[in-house]
Formats: sequence, structure tokens, C-alpha cells
Amino acid sequence: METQVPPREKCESADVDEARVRETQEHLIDGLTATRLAWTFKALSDPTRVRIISALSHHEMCVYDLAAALGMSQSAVSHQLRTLREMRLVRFRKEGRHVYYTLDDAHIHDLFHQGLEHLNHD
Amino acid sequence: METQVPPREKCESADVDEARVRETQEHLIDGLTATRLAWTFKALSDPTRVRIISALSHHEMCVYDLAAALGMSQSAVSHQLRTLREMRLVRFRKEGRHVYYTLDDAHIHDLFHQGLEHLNHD
DNA sequence: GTAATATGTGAGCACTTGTTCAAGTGTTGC
DNA sequence: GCAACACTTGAACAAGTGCTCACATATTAC
Repeated sequence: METQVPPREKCESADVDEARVRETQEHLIDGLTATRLAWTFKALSDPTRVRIISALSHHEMCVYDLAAALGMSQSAVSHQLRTLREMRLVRFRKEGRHVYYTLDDAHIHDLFHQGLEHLNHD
Repeated sequence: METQVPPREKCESADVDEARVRETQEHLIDGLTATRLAWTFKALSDPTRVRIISALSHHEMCVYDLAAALGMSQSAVSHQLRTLREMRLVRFRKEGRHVYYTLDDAHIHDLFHQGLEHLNHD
């Protein structure tokens, strides 16, 4: 049995319509939050970036090895890493000629895995 | 078969490099999974869609009210709802002239809120 | 110093995305 | 029948994305 929301009359009955709209607006997240939230999800909305996150979720890696593991060009990987850097999803440290990347914090790991679980549930 | 010389034997110690790459590849999610996961996140990567999800997370709404609550044109909302439909994030039922939309399942709600918490933690 | 290695970056291009405008369904009421 | 309403859809366009290519750094080895 469904939730006991009384079936609405019409859209024309202004009070019901307006009440629903007004109540929704009160709980609605604001534009800035929506934009920032969308931005976060966008960081994970590309297969290449998802695979990079997947690789880095095990241990830090340098660009060269990352490119080898993913079977991609260094340039393409570097471009995506730049994006991930700007989105604060990854951190890096330099060691001689190498630059080692890691996930910035555990949150990313969590979101990544929550998404995976979501997939497996379907 | 041709001798596939891997284009790397530098990175100083070749064995560590290869072991790291090979181990990473074993744990790496496959291309299809990465694509599907990216696809899921992409559904949530637009501010308008995030706001629609936010609105629908409280109760089902028809397109007209949704447009009113978000302050957008019906057409723009309808286009995004189409995307959300194709991505299986929302469900709809028709009732006369109205089309009522709801979130498809609780997973979406969870991802949405996990993302929100992630924002608040920064 | 030069050369090789490891990574970064800008330009260019094909492709995708989100919006608006206009026209299209389908349902209701007269 | 017809008109109003609720919603969908197609075309068009600006804006954004991700790749390749070529060049620019920076570090190390010689």
C-alpha cells in the first residue's frame, strides 16, 4: 500500500498546487549547493577518471605506471589528473623525476564504493 | 605472434614498476563497470538534475509543480526528466493530464545524501 | 654543457550537453 | 467537434568535455 497522500484535485486549484510548491521550495537545496554537489559528482562522471580513482584506491602511483596500467597515453592521464587535482580528488608528491598521486581523502573512496554497490544492486 | 615489447623498462627498477602495474591491473575495475559507474554519477552531475532529485526526495510531483518550484520552464524540466528516466533514476505514473514523478529507488536518495555530507565535511 | 627521462600544458578538433523556441502529443471539458 | 491544459519532443545553438599532437618544463645521468 502506498503512502497516504491524498490525491490532488487539479493543478488549477491554486491552494493545493501552491502549498505543494511552497513546501518543496522550503526543503529544496539552494542553487550554490546544487552546483557544488553536481561538481563533485561530475568529477566521477568519466570512465577514465573512475578507473584512475579505482587504481589509486589501492596505493599511490606515478603517472607513468598509471598510464601503463590503464593502457592510455601519459598525456591523456596527465590531463585527467589535472582535472582531478583541480577538483581536489587527488593529491601528489614529487620524488625526483616522479610524481606520485593518491586519493585526497576517504570521502572519495566512500562515494566510489557506494556507487559500485549501487551498480551491483540492479 | 609478434613480440610485444612493452614500452617501458625504465622507471629505474623495472621489476617494482611492473609488479605495481600488474597488481593494479588485477584490482582495477573493468571498462564496462567504469563506464556504467561514470554513467550513474553523470546523472547527478548537473545542478538542475540535482535540484530535481532534491525536490523529488520529499514526495512525488507533477512536471508543472516541479517547474514552478524550481523556477524553470516546463520544457527544460521535461528534458531533464527524460534524461533521469533513461538513467533509471526516476519513475513516473500518469493520472489524467498529469504525470507524477518519483525517485526510482532508495539508492539514489542515498547517493544524493552521501554527496551532501561530503560537501559539508569540507 | 647535452641527452634522456618523467611529467605538464596549450592548441585544435570531434563530440557531447543543456537550454530555448516552436511544434507535437494526449487528455479534459464544453 | 473544438479549445485549453499538461506534458513531450525536435531542431538549433552556445558551451563544455576529452582526446591527440606538439612543445615546454624539470630532474637525472653523462
